[in-house]
Amino acid sequence: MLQSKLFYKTTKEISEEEKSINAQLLVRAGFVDKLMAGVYSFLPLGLRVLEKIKKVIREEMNAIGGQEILMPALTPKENWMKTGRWDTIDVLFKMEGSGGKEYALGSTHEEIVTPLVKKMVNSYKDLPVAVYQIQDKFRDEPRAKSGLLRGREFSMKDLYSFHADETDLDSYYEKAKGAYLKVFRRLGLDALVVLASGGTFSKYSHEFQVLTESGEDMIFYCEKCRYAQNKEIAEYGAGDKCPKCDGKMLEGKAIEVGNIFKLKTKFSEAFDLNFLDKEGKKKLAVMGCYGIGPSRVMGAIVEVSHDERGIIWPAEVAPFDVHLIALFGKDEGKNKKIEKEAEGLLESLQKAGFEVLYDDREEVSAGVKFGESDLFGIPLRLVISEKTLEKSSVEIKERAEQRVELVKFNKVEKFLKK
RNA sequence: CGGGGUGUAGUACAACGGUAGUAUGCAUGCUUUGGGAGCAUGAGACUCGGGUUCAAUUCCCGGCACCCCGACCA
Repeated sequence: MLQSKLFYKTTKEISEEEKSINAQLLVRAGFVDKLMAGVYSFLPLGLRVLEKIKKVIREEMNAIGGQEILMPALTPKENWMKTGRWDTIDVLFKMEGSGGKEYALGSTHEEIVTPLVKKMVNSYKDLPVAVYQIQDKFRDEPRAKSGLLRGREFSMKDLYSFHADETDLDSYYEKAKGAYLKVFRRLGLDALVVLASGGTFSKYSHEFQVLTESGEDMIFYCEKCRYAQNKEIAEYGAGDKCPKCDGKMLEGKAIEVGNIFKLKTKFSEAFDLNFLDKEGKKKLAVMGCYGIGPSRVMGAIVEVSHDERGIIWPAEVAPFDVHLIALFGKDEGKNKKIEKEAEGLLESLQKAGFEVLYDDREEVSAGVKFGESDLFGIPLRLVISEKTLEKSSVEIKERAEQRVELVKFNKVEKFLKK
């Protein structure tokens, strides 16, 4: 990708009003644009990151047998009336169409997925089954805030699993928990599994929480074994002994990046989702649901991975692998050479499978280029200039490190591969 | 939804009851090129409604939007 053609704009300054780090950096770097509180456009750089997060999630959901589908965001009132949630979910965006027909924008999809799965399940042989989607959810939050962390429209991966009995749900639930931990590890997030309230469905659920000052949840976690509980259900305070080991419980703020629930039969009852077991008896399917918010995850990564100059993306989610920068001088002849070397390097890197953003702009000063590069947070920065050209080399720097290395042109690929 | 704060050029800020200023970005020209360059010229703004006043961007009331705290967050 040529930076001269990239649809973006960076800024040095941002309003003092914008306190949230993720909103500041993502807006300044031109990854997202705010349309209104809690509603953002994803620009090319931001969209690339979002898609990479989704890719990791897809891979891990597929690995535990999840099948991707896409349900409508526009949903009919009737389905919500069946579960009584038309009136109890107060963040539901409701609207009226022609003829007075009422709809809601999906804030969660149990009301849609349950009747859908009912059409496919008649026998115990049809179970278990797990389907998921990645879609924008709509919630009329009374207070959207903190950039991508709490939005009114936000990206959500929601997986729903259906089982013949609770034992099977329990074992799948554990599998899903493992898959979630893999997802967050790959995304560069150190997520704690936190025991939390189960809402109206069951006594407990599990949240995946990332410790950071900008979090809005308060959790207690063991410094030793990482056992953790959300403060809303915790029966002890900071400094108390861990119930699982001899460690001490610490208190901390955290961002919830995922949540898994055992729904049991609440929705299968409402929609009469039953099947015939081996004895030919009618039974209700047992359900679980599992959510991760990719857009919130993106915000959370920025919150925990940045410095005073900008974002530092973990390799799996960076918009590009390499930021190749050409620095031009006043000598036309040398500039031609710089351009030729840079373009050659770009081509060979791309052939080798690297995604490269190439800063090919001639009229832009070195300071601006470096400043933007730091702000973008691409893991590797390669610079070609008059200086490096003299040594037939390219300068390589990792975003997260201070160290700079000069590497000969013909050895760059090999250097990057390791 | 309760409390607090803020609304002025594309962006970030300032001032002011009477003619709105700075920086940056943008356009043009020249100079410049390893950490957000310099000079010159140019285009570019008072959130909406009501009130007070000879006169309101400025003061008062209300709406709306945004930010923060709290409540809420199947």
